[in-house]
Amino acid sequence: MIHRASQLFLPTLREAPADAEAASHKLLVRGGFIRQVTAGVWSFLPLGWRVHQKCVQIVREEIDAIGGQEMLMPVLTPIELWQHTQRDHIPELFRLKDRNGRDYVLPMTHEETVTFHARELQSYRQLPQILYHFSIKERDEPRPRGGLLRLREFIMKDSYSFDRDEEGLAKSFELHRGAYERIYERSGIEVFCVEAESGMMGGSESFDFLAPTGSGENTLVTCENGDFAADLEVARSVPRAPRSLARLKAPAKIETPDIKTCEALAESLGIDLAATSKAMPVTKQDGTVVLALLRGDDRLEESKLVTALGSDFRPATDEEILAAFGAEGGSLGPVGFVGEIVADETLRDGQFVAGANKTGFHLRGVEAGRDFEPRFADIRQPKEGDTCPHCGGALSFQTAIELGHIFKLGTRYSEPLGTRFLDENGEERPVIMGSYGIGPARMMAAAVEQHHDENGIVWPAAIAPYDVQVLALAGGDAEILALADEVAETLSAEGLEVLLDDRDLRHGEKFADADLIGCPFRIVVGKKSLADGAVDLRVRATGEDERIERLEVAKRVVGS
RNA sequence: CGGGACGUGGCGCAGCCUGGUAGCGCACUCGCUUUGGGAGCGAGGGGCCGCCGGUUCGAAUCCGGCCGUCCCGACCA
Repeated sequence: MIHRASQLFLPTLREAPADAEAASHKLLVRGGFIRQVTAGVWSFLPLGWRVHQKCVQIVREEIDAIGGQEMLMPVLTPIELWQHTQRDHIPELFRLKDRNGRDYVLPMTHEETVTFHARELQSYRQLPQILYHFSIKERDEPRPRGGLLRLREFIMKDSYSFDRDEEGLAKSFELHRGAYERIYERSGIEVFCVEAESGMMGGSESFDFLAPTGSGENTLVTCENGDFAADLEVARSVPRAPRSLARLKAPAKIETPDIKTCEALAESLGIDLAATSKAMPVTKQDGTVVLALLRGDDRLEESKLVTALGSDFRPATDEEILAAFGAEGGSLGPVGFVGEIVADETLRDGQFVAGANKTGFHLRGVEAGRDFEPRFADIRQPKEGDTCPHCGGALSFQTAIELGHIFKLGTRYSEPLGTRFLDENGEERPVIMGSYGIGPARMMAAAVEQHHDENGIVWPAAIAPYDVQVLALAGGDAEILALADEVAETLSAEGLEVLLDDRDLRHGEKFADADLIGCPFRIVVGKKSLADGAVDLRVRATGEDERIERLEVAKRVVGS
């Protein structure tokens, strides 16, 4: 297959748009792969669509290989389905009405629709099943950004497994996990499979596939010894030990006027910041005020607290704080507080300084279990300097993109939508489901983030828009043009996809575009090598040049 | 939703402070020269200056409102 650059819609740019930050954003726009239509909504130009479709095909092959059955479900969806699962009020959900005033949603994922169809699975004999499709998802994200990194409209492969029991679900889940590992492996993208939060999907267990990148929205925590990887939001880690204080038999009140922060407290007392405590009063959805208690040098990990509380929460207001503690922020503590206290595990042992619940006073020698009764939970955010919970190795923190997410849903959707089957005993039971998402556009973005240099993209071979670019440095010379054509034909005959740059441009521009577009191989046909019937082959990734007899070059490319 | 910035030809920007009817680089078209890493000369084409309103003889420029886009945060698969 040969495409001639002179006839393609291939608008490359010398400069990146001013608002682009991420490398993938800049390079995909400059290379003529994508263009923005409005915030978070992008078109794939022909070159970008080729890459996208290669990602899609890899995903398709791997999901087919685990028994997935491809189908297609619509974007336009009656809101009733979402009302059944009570997801109709998610803020990110796009809604619209038809001319008769009937309500619809544009789905952000297709659990409702697929579960609706799965009502036709009525017997255990028909299970298990894996159904999937590639379709457009719509999410009214508050802040789309970074080109393809975070979109409001995007194509996702979402598959759904239907099993009769948890054991079956575990199998379907493992099949997907394996398929995902192979997808990223084939695509040349480095990912870490980590435990994740289930968020708005509901369900019991989920894994994220995080690709470390220069830009992104997640933070990947990994151990130097390779035995631990997690998303920051759920990562456990071991903080350094505090320099402990002399033990007191009972809390001792000390006057601390004008001290509002743990840092100021530690400094004025001349003690370790880690020997202080941070009181964070929060209000749950039902209106109760709960005290979250952390070590003074730690930050609260909100998603962990949500899990611990089993409820969303917001910071308590000043009025709520005064009513619940009888003191102002800055002097709050667990001792004497009547209400639920969730203390971080770091406060289980030893003594620390805490607010006295009297404005301008703190208590020394506060001890959990003796002076107050908390519920312990891991609610701190890991930080630089913490160590691995498995081996004590050093942890590193990297920006990452979430490339895929797999969930055990259980009966979260089958129950409300009435998707049940009969087992051998004639008993009716809800189908046990899993859902598994992966975004080809994010695969593209991650691949670019991980594989580029100052001149442009260095596509992994499996998802490059073309296998090889042939540059005809003709300058109007018909002989060279014809020769480039012939070279392209021999490559094509070997089954390679060829981009023939036959445009009447400066040589420098062709080189620059070739580097930018980033196909694995570049073959230059020009005067320099014409005399001896050779061409110049360059490997994009290494920059290695090689002069090769022109009839041999196809074999050389295929062979590597 | 909070904070900040920006909106002038396809892209990148200047002009705005101090009002007088729009300019630069790249790209594009034509001609000649040139050609292994973004050429040179010459001649051209292309702009509702985000939108609406106000001030003024006159608004890209001043004032008000709105919209859009980006960044940081909040939020979020």
